[in-house]
Formats: sequence, structure tokens, C-alpha cells
Amino acid sequence: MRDPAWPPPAVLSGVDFNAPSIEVARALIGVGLFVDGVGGRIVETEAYDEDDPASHSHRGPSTRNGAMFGPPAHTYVYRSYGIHWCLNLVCREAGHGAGVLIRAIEPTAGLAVMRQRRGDVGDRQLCAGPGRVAQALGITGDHGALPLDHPPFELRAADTPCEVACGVRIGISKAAEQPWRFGLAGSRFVSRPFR
DNA sequence: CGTGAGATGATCT
DNA sequence: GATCATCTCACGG
Repeated sequence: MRDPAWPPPAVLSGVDFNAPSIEVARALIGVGLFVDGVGGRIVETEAYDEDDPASHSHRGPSTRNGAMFGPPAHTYVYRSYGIHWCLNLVCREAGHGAGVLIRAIEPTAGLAVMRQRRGDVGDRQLCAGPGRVAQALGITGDHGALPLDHPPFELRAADTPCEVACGVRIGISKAAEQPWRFGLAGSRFVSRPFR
């Protein structure tokens, strides 16, 4: 018998982080994400789940992906290609190994700090891509497995409902046909256009 | 606009 | 030893 009081609610800024990663990835579009006040609204995400060959969690818990199996509404940060950091938001009840990759943000706060971290690039390229998001927001491995409702992190609910586009994920070779990439329709801050 | 190569290191086989 | 949830720069049309 399932206890209706379990799992405990993990709703932040209108997003239910206990939901499956696909739903969370969709719900996160338009939500504000800030690290020490620097950030903007999320305009592109990708969903990953344990039943997903492309997911780091697919082969079960390990040293790297441990946070994916931890509590929802926490971060999972990993190093990509030995160079970049990438930020995920963990979802599902603890133990499921699901998360949402933050792929792009429309910068709204701390633009000067972002430019300092990112170098001399146009505003459109400040946060267009997972590695760029992490660099612009100052995210490193130290930001892994942290709760999203405590500093330095902050979420803000979307102020207006938004139209969400979806497409296949980017940069993966396994389960490459799954349409688990989501974006704010018409946004010019996404890493690649939706069709 | 496009394609392609190199950087760079942890993780997994 | 191979594979990566990437980025930047160089070059061609």
C-alpha cells in the first residue's frame, strides 16, 4: 500500500521535483535560476532517467553520479570532456537516478559578472549551452549535491506561462532519437534552434 | 551559413 | 584504451 504522504512534497517555484524527469524538464522552462544572484530564466533543458542508455545513472550509482540518486530538488554537477562543468537538477524520489540538464538560460541578472567569467562574447552566447551556463553562473564541482532552495541557489517561478518546444537531445550517441530536449519556443537564447 | 579538429581528464571496460 | 550530456577556433562556401 502506498503511503499518500510519501514521498514528501518537493515543490519549488511551482515545479514538482518528484515528477518524472521529462515532466520536470518541461516544467522548468521559464523558471528563474540564480547562483548568488547571477542567472536568468531557463530556456532549454534535457531529461535523463535511469531507464535511459544516455543517462549517467543508467548503470546504477557510482562515485560520479551519486547525487542523481540522492534527494530531488538538489544539484548534480559533473565535468564534461575534462574541461567544462554541467549542471543538472535532480528529480524523482531519492534513489531513482533521474535529472534534468540545464542547457541554456536567458541571462537577466548579473550580466557584468557573466561577461567577466565568459569573456568577450555576445549576450546571446553567455549561457547558450550547458558548459556555458555553468561558466557564466560560476558553477564548479563544489556546487554538486546542494539543495536548490538554499543559497547560493535560488529558483523563481515563471512569471508568465510559456510555449514549450521539444526535440531530440544534443551531443549523445545512445537513445539519440528520444525527443527529450525542451525549450522556450522562439527564444534566441537556446543553444540550437528547435524545428 | 557550414564542417572539422583539438583541448583535456574523469570514468568505465 | 575508448568514450564522453562540450566549446572554441579555423577554414570553406
